[in-house]
Amino acid sequence: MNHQAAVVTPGTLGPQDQPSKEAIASSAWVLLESQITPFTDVMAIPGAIYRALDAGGKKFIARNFMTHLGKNVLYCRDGTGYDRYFLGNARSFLRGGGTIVSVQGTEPFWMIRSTTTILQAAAANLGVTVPPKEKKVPRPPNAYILYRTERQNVVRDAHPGITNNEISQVLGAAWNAESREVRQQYKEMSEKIKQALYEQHPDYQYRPRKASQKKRRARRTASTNEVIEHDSDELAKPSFAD
DNA sequence: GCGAATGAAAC
DNA sequence: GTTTCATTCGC
Repeated sequence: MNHQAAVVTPGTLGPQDQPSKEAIASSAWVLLESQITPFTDVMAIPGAIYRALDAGGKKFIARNFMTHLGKNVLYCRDGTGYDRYFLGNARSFLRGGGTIVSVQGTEPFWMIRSTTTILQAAAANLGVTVPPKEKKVPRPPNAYILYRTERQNVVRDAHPGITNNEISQVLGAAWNAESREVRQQYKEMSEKIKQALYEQHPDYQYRPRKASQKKRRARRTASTNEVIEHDSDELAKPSFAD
């Protein structure tokens, strides 16, 4: 391989530079496997990781988890508002008032049983594969964001009533205490998710807005920790961020 | 919208 | 070097 490809952009990215689909699947499994316990019958998969997997990768993950469970498994999008997917036996999804909404041609959709919400879910589910408008492509998650997303429920379960800010503090410390190897695994997963995003959205580009097009927001300089208000004319500036 | 963590990417 | 935003969701 060549060792001088330091700059990689969506435009210059050749097929040989893409992580193989197998590599994405195996990296994803390494991360997901760590959440499995003898009591795990449903696995939660962050949306970004799920979307980075191709059909073969999803099969690979499903087969591995099926081996652990000893039961057939299926994927289900979480219909409760989180960007994540579940993998598990169908019976597990039906416990505790849950139900699976399956609209032909779309992925199954899990949610708490309720007539109105099921109808909304059916509509929302159609939107997943047949987006009426082009949605904004979200920024790919970095290694720490993946780490936090994966573990937030563990921390929340262990500390009822904990706030998200406190979860960030706990997992920020945990992240810094992790070994190089563990952090590297999340780093590699974030890189693969990013490359998969470039494949799926060749025109994607990170476009941070200047001084918040929506609402003014006090900033804080790192050096002086001084709160700096926005200039009044900044809001008037038009933005072409999208 | 902000906050709380980290880090990538854009200025 | 500085800012935004990717994750979460109560406030």
